[in-house]
Amino acid sequence: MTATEHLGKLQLTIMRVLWGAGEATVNDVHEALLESHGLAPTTIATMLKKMERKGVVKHRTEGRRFVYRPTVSEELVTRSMVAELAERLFDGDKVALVSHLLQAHEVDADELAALQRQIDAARRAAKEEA
Amino acid sequence: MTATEHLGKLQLTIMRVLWGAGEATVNDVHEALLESHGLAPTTIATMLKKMERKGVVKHRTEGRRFVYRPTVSEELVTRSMVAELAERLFDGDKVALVSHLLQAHEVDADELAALQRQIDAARRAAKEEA
DNA sequence: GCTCTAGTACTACCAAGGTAGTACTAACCC
DNA sequence: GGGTTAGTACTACCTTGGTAGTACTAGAGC
Repeated sequence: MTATEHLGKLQLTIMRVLWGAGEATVNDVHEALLESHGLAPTTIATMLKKMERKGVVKHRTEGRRFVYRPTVSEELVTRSMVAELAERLFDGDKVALVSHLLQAHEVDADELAALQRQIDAARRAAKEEA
Repeated sequence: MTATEHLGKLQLTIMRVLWGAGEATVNDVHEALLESHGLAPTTIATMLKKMERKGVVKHRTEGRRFVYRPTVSEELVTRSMVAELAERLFDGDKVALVSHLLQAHEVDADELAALQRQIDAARRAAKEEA
C-alpha cells in the first residue's frame, strides 16, 4: 500500500547520501553536505533521528557513533511522491500529469524525440509482457 | 520566475472552488466542500486568510462578507508544483519525470497509446512554431 | 433604537519539516 | 586514572498546513 513515503527537501538530500553510500554516520552525511548546504552537524543528527522515527532509516551502533542506512529504496520514494502529486493535482491520473508537461511547453523538440523513443520501448515491453 | 506557488491539499481544494466559481464567499466555499470534507466554516475562513497572506487569493468586502477570488491561475499553480517536484526528485529534469512514469510501469498500454498521440501532436506543434 | 445573528477576528493547538544550541557521556589518549 | 573530545540526547524555536472554538461587531429586522 505504499504508505506515502513523503520526504522533505533536506530529508531527500540526506537519503541521497545514504542511497549512494549504502550507509553513513551523521558525520559522513554532514561532510557530504557541507559545501552545498553548510548545516550544523546537530541539524543532520536531529533530522536523521526524525527520519528514523518515521521509519525511512535505521541505525546500528558502532562504538560511539550511529551508522544509518536507508530502509526504503529511492525507487519507492520517487514513485510514491510522484503518485502523491498526481493524486493532488490530477486526481491520480498519471497520464494527465504527462499531458500537462507536454502541453505546458515544458519539453522541447529533442526531449520530445527522446520521449517518443521511450514510449516505443515501453509499448514494446508492454506487448511482450502480455 | 514562478515563485514556487506551493499549496497544501486543502488549499488546493479551496482554490478549485474559487477557480470554478470565479469568486466566492467563505460560506460559498464551505457549502461547496460540506459533503466531501465537512469542515467547520471557521476552518475555511482561517485557511482563506492564510492564503491571502500568502498572496494566492484576494478579497473584497460586500456588506459584511468577504468575497474571495484567486490571484493565481490553476495553470500556474499546477506548473509550479510539478516543476517543484521535478526539481526535488529529478534535479529539474522534467523528461526524467516522464521517464520515471513510463519505466515504473505506472502507465498501461492504452495510456501509452494516448501519450503517443499527444507526443505526436506536441511535436507537430513544436515544428510549426519553429 | 435595540436586539439578534451572520460573519470575521483572534487565539490556540497539533504535526511535520527545518535548524541549531546546550548538556551529557563514553571512549580514547597520556 | 583523569582529562579531552567526539558524538548523541534533549530541548527549543520557527514556519506552514490544517482544524476549530470563542469573542466581537456590523447589519438586518422589528
